[in-house]
Amino acid sequence: MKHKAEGVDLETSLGYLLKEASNALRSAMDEVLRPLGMTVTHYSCLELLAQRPGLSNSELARGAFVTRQSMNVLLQSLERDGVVTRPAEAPVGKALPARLTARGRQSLEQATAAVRSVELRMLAGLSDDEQAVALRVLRSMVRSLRA
Amino acid sequence: MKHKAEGVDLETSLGYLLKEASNALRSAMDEVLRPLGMTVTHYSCLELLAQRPGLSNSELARGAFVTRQSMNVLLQSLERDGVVTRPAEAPVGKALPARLTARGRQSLEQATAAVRSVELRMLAGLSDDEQAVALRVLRSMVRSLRA
DNA sequence: CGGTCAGTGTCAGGAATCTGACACGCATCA
DNA sequence: TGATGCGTGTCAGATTCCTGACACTGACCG
Repeated sequence: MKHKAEGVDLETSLGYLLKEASNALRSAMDEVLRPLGMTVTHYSCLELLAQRPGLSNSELARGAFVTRQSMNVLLQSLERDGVVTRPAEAPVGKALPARLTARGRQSLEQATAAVRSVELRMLAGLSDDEQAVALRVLRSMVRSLRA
Repeated sequence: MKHKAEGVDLETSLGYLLKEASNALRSAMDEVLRPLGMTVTHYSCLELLAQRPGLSNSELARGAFVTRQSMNVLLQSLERDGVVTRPAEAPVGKALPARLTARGRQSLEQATAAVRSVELRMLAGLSDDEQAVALRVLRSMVRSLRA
């Protein structure tokens, strides 16, 4: 179909652009993670566990922006594949603290390299100043929206 | 569970923050659109049609970041509700140009008001300068990621 | 002590979305 | 003319993800 009537004011909307950028990032990450047999949520889970060992299923779910139920099925498969470990019984309450195995850390290493290349491409052509402003603006948006 | 070990470097990652902001925006929009019986995709479709009348199903799908199949089921329900119209036969090729009805414009008007309040809240506390930089940065990111 | 509340893990069930595939129309070019 | 490529609408199947609900634990407070 023909290209026509481009951009009335959608390209001027921060909201729309936010969605567009987020979508482009997700697509790009999916693309580089697929050869590794990973999804974005999959990778997010591993990255979260690497940075904060002992996170519970619910906490991982919030961090990866999915429901506890979805994260749970993911964790079960990760546990089955020997990538993460959870104790059989909760040390306190009902929360089961998850941890990466050696194999998990290795798996994450590959994924991190792939994702880093995407992030570098995304930030290409942006000055440190611009990145800093973008960081501040995004943080402010999140805070304001949650209010 | 207890609050602990906050922010190793997730909060410093533009990628994660992008996802977080996009998610917060979507949640906030969902919340104000639900009383109107609308979803975000629903609203996006109407907004797209208002700004660019005659868009085809596939074009709407790309604009709303869903598949043609998903957009088609939405369009069918919108057509059934008398919110949009499509000709019975394609004037050219196979693409059916969709248009808002009077009722559709009225429906959109309510939604726009609701969404505008969210966008205002999101941008609260941000200078025009910061918004301009954010706009430029996001555009650059999208362009780089698509390359 | 007894009550409520918040947070968690888990079990179905269902809704939304995507993947895969096919036929058709138009444009381009040999 | 015919052939290839691209975009589109549409059908069916499968997957993913979420909504709703239940039981349990620990913390707080009357």
